[in-house]
Amino acid sequence: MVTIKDVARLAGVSHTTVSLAIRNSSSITEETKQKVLKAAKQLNYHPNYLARSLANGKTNVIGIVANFFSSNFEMEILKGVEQSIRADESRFMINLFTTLEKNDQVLTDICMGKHADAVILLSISPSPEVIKLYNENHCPLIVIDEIADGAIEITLDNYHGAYMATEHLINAGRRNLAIVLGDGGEKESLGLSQKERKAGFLQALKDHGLEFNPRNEFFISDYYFEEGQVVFKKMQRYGSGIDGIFCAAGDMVASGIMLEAKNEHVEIPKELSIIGYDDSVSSALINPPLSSIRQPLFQIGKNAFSRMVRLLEGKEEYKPNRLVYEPQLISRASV
Amino acid sequence: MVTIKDVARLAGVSHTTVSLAIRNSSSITEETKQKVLKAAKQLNYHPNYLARSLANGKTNVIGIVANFFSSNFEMEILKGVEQSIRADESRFMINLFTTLEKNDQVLTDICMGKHADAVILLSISPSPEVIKLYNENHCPLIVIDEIADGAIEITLDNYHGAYMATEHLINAGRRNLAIVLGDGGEKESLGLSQKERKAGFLQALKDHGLEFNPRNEFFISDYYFEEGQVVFKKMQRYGSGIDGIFCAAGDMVASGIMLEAKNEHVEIPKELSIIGYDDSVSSALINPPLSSIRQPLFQIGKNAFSRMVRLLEGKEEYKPNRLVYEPQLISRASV
DNA sequence: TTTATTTATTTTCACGTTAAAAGAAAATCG
DNA sequence: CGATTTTCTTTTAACGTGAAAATAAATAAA
Repeated sequence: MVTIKDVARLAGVSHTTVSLAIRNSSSITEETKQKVLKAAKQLNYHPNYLARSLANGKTNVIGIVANFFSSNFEMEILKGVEQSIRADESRFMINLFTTLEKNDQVLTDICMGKHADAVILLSISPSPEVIKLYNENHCPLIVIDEIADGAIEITLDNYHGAYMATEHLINAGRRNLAIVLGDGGEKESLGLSQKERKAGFLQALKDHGLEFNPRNEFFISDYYFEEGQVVFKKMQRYGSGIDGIFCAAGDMVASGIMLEAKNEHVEIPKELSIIGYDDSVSSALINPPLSSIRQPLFQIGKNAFSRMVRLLEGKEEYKPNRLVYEPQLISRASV
Repeated sequence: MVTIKDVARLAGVSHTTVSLAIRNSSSITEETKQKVLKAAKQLNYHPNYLARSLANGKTNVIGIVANFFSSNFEMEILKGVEQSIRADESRFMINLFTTLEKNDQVLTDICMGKHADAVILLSISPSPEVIKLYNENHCPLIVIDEIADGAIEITLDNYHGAYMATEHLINAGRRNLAIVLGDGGEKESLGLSQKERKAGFLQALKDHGLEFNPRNEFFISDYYFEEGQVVFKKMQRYGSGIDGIFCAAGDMVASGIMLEAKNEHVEIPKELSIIGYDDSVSSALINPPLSSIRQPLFQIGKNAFSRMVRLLEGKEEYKPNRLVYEPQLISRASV
């Protein structure tokens, strides 16, 4: 292991001079700098990230925390972040953390354990204690798709999205609507966005003078295609006269429902209308094309990252605020 | 910032005792351990990851390195890795690195700069010097989808996959085949997998006594849907009598081609057959369903991670070898 | 010139932890 | 009961860097 001291010895200077030269400090002669860089190259020296971060208190890591990185939602945001890094040739690195349902513990550890300089949360709601901790430690916290008083919130108007989706079904003449919600594995304990979607759904029904039959509420735990197939079977067995489905759990699940419907010779949209959420790339291509609610996830990922960088570089002042992105109804043949 | 010494003071022991207690060492009385843990909890102590790693030489980080994290390929592998972490409740963390086309520099830095204990490379070929460096530093290196003598290689039989795909088109009576390749942005400098797919394609043509018209070779730089649309336009302008397309660049691009074909009223598969690569979830759902070559990417991600963990925990000995996964032809209506 | 100022470099120390060696206390043995 | 081993705890020394203070050298000002 070659250290800064080895370079110093070879170049005939002190280790601090090497440190300064490597970091391209202006308080060093061009001549010595070249001498140092030459020695560093000769020894194939690379600064030890751990030692450096320990000494100067900065990790150059942005943590991204989620319950899982499996669905379109996380992946699109991740893509946006990653694209931003590449575009900027950013020095910041990405660290992925999954919480395993121990949100507060993981979040506290990231901050106090010096795992990251800043954290982006995906669909995770930090406790007030955690938010306080982050503020005290000047660790910027951006919370996407959840409530977090005292942090920077980037939310999506799920209520409105769901309302639009439901209205879309109603306008197509559907009266017996079902809703499919994702509870992230914890039996019927919904995340904020799913709750809001349900609220928007119910409100739209009410505003149009329609009743909701509780038998027509279904849950899935993983946001996979296969779950949709399972749900459709459940609908046939336990549901009641369903003629329209709002799949708040997303397009992937909706696609699964559609495939199973096709297998069972239920015609879409003739007998059954369906609308998803998230507008996956594939939704425009499937047969029939799936109506959906589009959310600017890629954009949100890009923004969250570049904003984080500005905060860390002091170009933007950290203060809690909320940015709401509006979803957009994409009407296609499935309704 | 509360440190191990603060805990020591409160518990009335030395800082080393705290360290041992926190790490659940057996050489410590249950009584002192409880005393220490109580003090730690009271102060909300969390070990500093940087200091710990610097002192013991382990980062508990597995680096995943790619040119970009945008296409289905990286995302599926990432999902597999992430699922593995969750399933094991693993202490290992994931760090994502993009190379910005400076592969060797980034890889050297990850290893020598102590960014990670082990590295998984996606479609990146490390130089012999880098491989030597990793071996010398006992940093396990798993290379997926590329050649790397001296490292652990997990490869996909792209040659065979392409051969099957091409034969599939030929068996459907197609004679004037086109190929669409992804060059990752560097003009016409293909990665290994794309090269192999091209080789398999050409060999299949040859074995069936067919000629390949070089005008029917097309390139895309990003593996996006939109690129497919662009490529289809190019085909119409510059291509020559194409009746079948092997889209080695993957299903997303193939889907783009299909949409544009539909817009231009070219009927698939009547006038034009097409087969993709990677078998995205959506491929079964689009209209017409897209033939494709399925690769066990999720599985590969899971395996790469769990193998890495075994290597790091000394449960498996590190020795260079190669594991080849066989692709599978998924025949659908697009051909 | 002499002093003050700026520039370039070095010395010393701190970052928070683990490892290794040393020490003290308790338990075991002959 | 003294000697030896075992168990538990502490002291000391890294790990490799950056920050701050101190020094030396060069330049400018008086």
